[in-house]
Amino acid sequence: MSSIQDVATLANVSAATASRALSRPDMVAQPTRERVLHAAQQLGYQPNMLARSLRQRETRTIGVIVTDILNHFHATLAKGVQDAADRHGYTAFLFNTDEDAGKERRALDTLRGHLPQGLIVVPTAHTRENLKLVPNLPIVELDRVTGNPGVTTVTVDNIGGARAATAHLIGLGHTRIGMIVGKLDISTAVERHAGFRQAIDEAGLTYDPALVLPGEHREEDGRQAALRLLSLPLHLRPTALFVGNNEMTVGAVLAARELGLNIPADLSIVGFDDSRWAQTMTPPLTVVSQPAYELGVLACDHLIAQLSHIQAGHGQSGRARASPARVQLPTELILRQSTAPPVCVPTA
Amino acid sequence: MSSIQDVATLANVSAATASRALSRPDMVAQPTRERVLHAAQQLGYQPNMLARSLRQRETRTIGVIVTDILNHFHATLAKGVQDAADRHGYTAFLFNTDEDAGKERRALDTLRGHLPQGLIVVPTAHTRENLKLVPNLPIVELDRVTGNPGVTTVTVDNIGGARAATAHLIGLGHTRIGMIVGKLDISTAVERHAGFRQAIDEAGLTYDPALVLPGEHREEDGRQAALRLLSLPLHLRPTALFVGNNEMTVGAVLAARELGLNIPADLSIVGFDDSRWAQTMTPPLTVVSQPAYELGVLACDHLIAQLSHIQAGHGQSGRARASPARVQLPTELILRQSTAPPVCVPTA
DNA sequence: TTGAAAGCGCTAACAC
DNA sequence: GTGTTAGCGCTTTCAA
Repeated sequence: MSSIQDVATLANVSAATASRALSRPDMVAQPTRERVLHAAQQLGYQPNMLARSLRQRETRTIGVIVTDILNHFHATLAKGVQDAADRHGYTAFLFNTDEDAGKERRALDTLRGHLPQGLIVVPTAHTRENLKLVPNLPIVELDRVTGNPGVTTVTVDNIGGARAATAHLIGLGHTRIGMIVGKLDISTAVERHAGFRQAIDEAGLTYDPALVLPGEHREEDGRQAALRLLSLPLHLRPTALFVGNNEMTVGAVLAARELGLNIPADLSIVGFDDSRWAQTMTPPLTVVSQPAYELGVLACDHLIAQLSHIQAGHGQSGRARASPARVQLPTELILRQSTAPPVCVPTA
Repeated sequence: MSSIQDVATLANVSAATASRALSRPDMVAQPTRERVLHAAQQLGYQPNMLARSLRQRETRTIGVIVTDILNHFHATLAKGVQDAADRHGYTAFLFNTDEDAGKERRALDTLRGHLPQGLIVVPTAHTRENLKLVPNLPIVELDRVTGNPGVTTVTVDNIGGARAATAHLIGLGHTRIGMIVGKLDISTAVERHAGFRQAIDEAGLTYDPALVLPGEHREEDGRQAALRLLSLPLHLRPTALFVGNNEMTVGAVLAARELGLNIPADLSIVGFDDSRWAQTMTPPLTVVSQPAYELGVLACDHLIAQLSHIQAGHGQSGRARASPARVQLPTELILRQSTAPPVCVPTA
């Protein structure tokens, strides 16, 4: 690995001039510049980012923390962030926490050592506590929020999405609708539940807490919850299910199949978050889809805008800015074949 | 951010001693050590990796380059690598190339600036050329190989997997079997095709090149290829399809559905690489499954073993070692419901 | 066992 | 326009 000193020597200039020729071309005479550029090319020179960052106290690096890289939604978020970072000349370092507090803490510690200039995080229940590890770091919360006041958030209209999904089921004539909701210490789960409830109330139906079961976001949780709901006596059993995330929806569909229930004849299902799987299963699933890639891009754009703002001298610690952005993107209800009117209208 | 000097001052020692107390505890007197540790804790000290790496000329960092992080297989590889790196105290920096030569080049350049100690790469057709950007960097090729001699490779038994899949179809009585193969400048495609051919030959069937169509690994390529194969006149049309990767398999299934073909009655399908989708579609898909996570873990373990070996003084540039490892993991043919005997045995 | 000093590669201040 | 010098935070000689 050749250093800038090697380049300088080869070009017959000082290291300082070589550095300027490469980073501030206009501060150097044309012929000198050319000599340096040529020397650099010849040596295949690549600046040592460690040294540069150390000196400039600026790494042009951001951290990205998602909770499950194997979940297509999160992978898409991460890709959106990375692509956007790339466009801005930043490098994004990706970490994965599996919703685990310890892993999250370790990711933050590792990250901290590499001096990222900002952080994009899909928070968990522990995040608010863990973020104390990186004080004064500009942060964007992605997809979920901790309630941390001074922080920029980029999310989706979970309430609206859940409400639309539920209203759709009600419109079809369903009156006993079950919901499989995520952990209620996570904002998306809370909001989706709120939207569900809102639609129920608006339609003048009575909200039945017995039809709302929690799950830990995993396929098996969805399956168990669905199994329980669908095993209720016929006159109590929901005729439709709204499921709060993609993995649990898989489980719910599997449960319905196990019980020999026909979708949508015996049971309507709406999932949250679209997927390859939802599109190609039989019957294709009605879902609330989210603009995952755009979410990632926006989070990154906002973070980097914030960074340049800080750098420009305005704003102090970044986290204590005047009014942090609250970006919210719409969801879209995609009607497919997993929903239909209930077969036997229950006698009230 | 407090520096080691802050810690040293607080503990009434020199920076050198503070450094030793933290990194080489046994070189420091017990009471001193305790003072330093306490000071560090109190300040929430986290070493600056940039400075440390610069000084030690060792970053404890590796690069990981995959071609499509949105593909579940690749996400799983990446996760395996990251988890393993973590266990070894290394940090893995993940990049995504979308099979694009330019992106790959830029990823390598970025990476290079951060001085990774090794690289794990899922190569593309351009990789062999691009790797010249990082001379003397220990490399492990994952899933696919470039043919680069001195390099460790961690792959799957593609030939065996393809052969088993094809033999299974032949065993069911199929004689006209189509294959949708990936780009033939990629080793996995070549090998899977070889395995396919081998099974055909071993069964004494005649290999018909007209039934083998290439694709660029994307869903739409699989669909187009399947559409063409399945539109052949009845007596030429394949009664079974072996598809060389997961995305293209989706396309092939979609094509069969478009044509109103019943799987497996009218058409048997076997895919390469298992997935959520393959398990839950109707009918569940017979596939050759690959141990993706283990593949990632092994690649990382081997790379890091190699690094310690170099560090221990043996071996020079890493890439020019005596005999690089060639790790190959088995695949597994998972029989589900997408394969059955052909309905009408063709009259030869 | 500890401290002083040097230096990893780079760039920003300051001279000239 | 260009060179000299200093220093980012750390670890590692070398001396004491």
